[in-house]
Amino acid sequence: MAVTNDTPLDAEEFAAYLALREVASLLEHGVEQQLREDGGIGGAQFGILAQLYSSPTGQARMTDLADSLVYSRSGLTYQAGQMEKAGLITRAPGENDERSVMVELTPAGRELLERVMPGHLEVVRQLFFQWLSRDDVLGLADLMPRLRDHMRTAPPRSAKPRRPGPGRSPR
Amino acid sequence: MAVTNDTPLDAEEFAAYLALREVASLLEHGVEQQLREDGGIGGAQFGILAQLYSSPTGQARMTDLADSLVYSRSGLTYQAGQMEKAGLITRAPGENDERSVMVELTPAGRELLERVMPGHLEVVRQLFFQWLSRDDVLGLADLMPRLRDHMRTAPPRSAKPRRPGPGRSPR
DNA sequence: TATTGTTATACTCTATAACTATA
DNA sequence: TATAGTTATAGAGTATAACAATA
Repeated sequence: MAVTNDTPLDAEEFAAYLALREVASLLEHGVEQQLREDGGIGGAQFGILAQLYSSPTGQARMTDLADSLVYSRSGLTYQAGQMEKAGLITRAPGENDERSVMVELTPAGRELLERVMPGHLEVVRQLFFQWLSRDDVLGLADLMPRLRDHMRTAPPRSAKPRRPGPGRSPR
Repeated sequence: MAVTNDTPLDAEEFAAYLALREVASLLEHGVEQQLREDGGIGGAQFGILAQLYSSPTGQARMTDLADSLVYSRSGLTYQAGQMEKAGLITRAPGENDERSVMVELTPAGRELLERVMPGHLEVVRQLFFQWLSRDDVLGLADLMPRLRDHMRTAPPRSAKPRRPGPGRSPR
């Protein structure tokens, strides 16, 4: 397991990483603003809506949503509570497993997503894809899902290098 | 130039976008955790430290920091306050312009960044670059900075299409 | 007047820990 | 015992608007 510290990022990689941070930040800001203005929701709720929408049944389990959206369960409960109050989703106990809660998209929720989506795509396109060549897009479309799968699989946070003990008495 | 709504994202682009969202989220979480554990700082303060560190003088103006980090000025003031309290930076009025405030990295701040950086790079590598081919990295290194520059230049939020009214009768 | 930065404030979000209920 | 979810809570972070000072 060569999960050691022997190959640090080179300057090129680091520059790419910093630029990625900035791009992600800019994109997130733009998107957040559009969602807020056009639909009165934030990125978290948008993610939930999109997740449910893309499900054949329009349903999903709380825990699965939390996992796929990188949320704590309590955090998801909070958002789900807001969304239920707003009439965007319903929550009902699972049929097979009484412990679980199935979240379901309401017509209003579906409608909201459909109403917000055009502007959302527009922003993403203007802010992001507008600047990409066809090849860029193909590259991303190939890379990102692959990358996501890897990251999902990777050890969440094991082997945490305590400190690459170079200097022994820091300070 | 055709900043209209005539070319929505296709399925491929949208999938890439969703995956990008997820990747960014996973990466952010991992990074945030490492920074918090190893340095007691969050991504925002890390960004500030990195920005100052990469400056030849170790200094920067408040507003410039806020802009480059996509923050409101009050938000930056808050972070700067925390960091000053922690001894990571100092704030002093600008020499040329008395209105401005120059933020400067202290030795402790520099030391913190240097202490945190190895683990940070390690996480980024394990979480992200580990899965990329050499070509992937080159592609990103080429694309991301370019993309960032475009996004910085793009109209911050003008021409906000009230709703895809491409026709001449916007309702 | 315009710009820079801070303050006051209010609010959103998020996570941790304790708890309930089901498997 | 292990899993699913909620609740209580507490804290970090963020933005808006009003304000003070300088250009």
